[in-house]
Amino acid sequence: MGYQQRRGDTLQDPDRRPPSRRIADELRERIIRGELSAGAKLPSEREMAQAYSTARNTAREAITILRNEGLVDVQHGRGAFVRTRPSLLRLGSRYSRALREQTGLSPYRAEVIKQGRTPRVDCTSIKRIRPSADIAHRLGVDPASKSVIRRENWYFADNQPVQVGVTFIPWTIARGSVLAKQANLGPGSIYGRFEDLGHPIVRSHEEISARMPTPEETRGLAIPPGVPIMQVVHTSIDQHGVPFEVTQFVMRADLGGLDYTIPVDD
Amino acid sequence: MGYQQRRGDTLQDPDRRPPSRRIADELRERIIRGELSAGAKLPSEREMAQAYSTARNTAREAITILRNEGLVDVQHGRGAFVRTRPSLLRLGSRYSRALREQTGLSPYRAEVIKQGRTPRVDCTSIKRIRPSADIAHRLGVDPASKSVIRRENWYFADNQPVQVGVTFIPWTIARGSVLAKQANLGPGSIYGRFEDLGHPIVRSHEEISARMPTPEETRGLAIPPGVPIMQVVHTSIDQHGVPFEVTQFVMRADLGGLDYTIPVDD
DNA sequence: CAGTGGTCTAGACCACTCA
DNA sequence: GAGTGGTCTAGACCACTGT
Repeated sequence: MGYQQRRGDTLQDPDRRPPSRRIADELRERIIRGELSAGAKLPSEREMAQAYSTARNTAREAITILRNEGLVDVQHGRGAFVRTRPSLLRLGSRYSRALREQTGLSPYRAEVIKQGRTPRVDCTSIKRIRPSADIAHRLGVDPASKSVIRRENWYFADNQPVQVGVTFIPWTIARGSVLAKQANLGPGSIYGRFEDLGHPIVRSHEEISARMPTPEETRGLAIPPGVPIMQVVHTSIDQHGVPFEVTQFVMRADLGGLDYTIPVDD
Repeated sequence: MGYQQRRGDTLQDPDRRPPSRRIADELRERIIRGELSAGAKLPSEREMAQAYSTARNTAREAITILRNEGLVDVQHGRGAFVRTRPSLLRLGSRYSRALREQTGLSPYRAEVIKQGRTPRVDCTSIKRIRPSADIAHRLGVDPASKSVIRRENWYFADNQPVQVGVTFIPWTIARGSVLAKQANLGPGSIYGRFEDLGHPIVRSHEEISARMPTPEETRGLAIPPGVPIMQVVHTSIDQHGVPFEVTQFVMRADLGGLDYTIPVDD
């Protein structure tokens, strides 16, 4: 058979939306109104096709639209469900020594525990590498030699991956210290060690952006469709204005957000 | 005809990817390698279908995948093109009086001009309203009466909409001032006026998150598929620790990002 | 006008989930 | 095994862009 029949409307406001959009719009409306609440199961594709007198593919297209908006979560063999919004982990630039000594916990751990979940941080790799031009520039090191240590950390909440952080440290600073070798950095975490080495963090610079994940990120962080990632490039600066560490974070935007409190000078 | 023929592979590593994914992966590879550079036109759907011996819908599905990743830009009647990454506007928390008086420009205008583009900011609406529970809580005002002024601002670069900001100000502060009435706030912009009213900004709190846009945001900001938005809830705090203004920003993540420099106290 | 994407149809088989 | 989503086919007409 041919194309869809136009909706019979010779009046002022013909519904110009194609059926797939119309179905998506109606479902979205019902989700936002709460008629379909979080976790609720949508009608199956075949049911919806029947209900709207369309082909299954058309109903399916409608669901795809909502999926790409991050509104529904489709599970193979089970159905499509209204996505539950987990409360966001509020992370941010929290590097003060007071905080380190007070809680004995990293800001990440503290935040996850606050939400009644179980934190885990895995250091999966420590290598000495040749830095990218960008990293070399940020740290003021030689881009042509193995001038930095690269540490990769994965952050979990209840065993669910939330973010990855890749830290770059000039070899001249890390050489001989635990930073260059050990996964476990001891009390006060990494900033405690930098302080031991004569580089207390006195200023933090953060560049934040958001985009859709690459396929690698989608796999690694188990990111569902319709969920973007936030990317933070963090630079730590010491008392002499010297950048001594750069970390690139990639986090699932549906699980976390960032919080900053910034003093405003004259 | 029936289902796709499996790729003839009785060896160890059969390619388990469905054709649409495989085509998408190959195109993505070519884009990342630079073989298809920014702005380049992809083969048409019909050409790709022919080249891969699939139905047109299958080739189309592959393009849709890349589109949802934000990698390609599809134009009706013209073709699909590798998306150009415009340089990001780096915005952030820049509220110092010095900056206000130095340039005479708002941080937004300064940043857009720096990129050789033409800024425009339109104040499209000023109303006295009853605040949402969230806003009322943040400002410490009555959620049951018209206790706040709401100002809506649209930010453009070369007439392209980049972000929207909705500002809420307690009526008790805005009453009688230009804040409650006028679009144009004069030199030093809005923070100059708050200072005139006895509320210099001494601290800024920002909560940042990212998500896919709602259909309204997609329309209003002309956001292409596969592009998320960043949302910032900004709170200004005065010398007495009193929050005197909340602004909710929504910005296209492909056009802008955020930059923060944060001092770290002991 | 030809060419491109946008959308739909009707039917098919595969892969996963759950009782 | 019944039901659900995942994917594909072959063909169709619509709507937009260009020459």
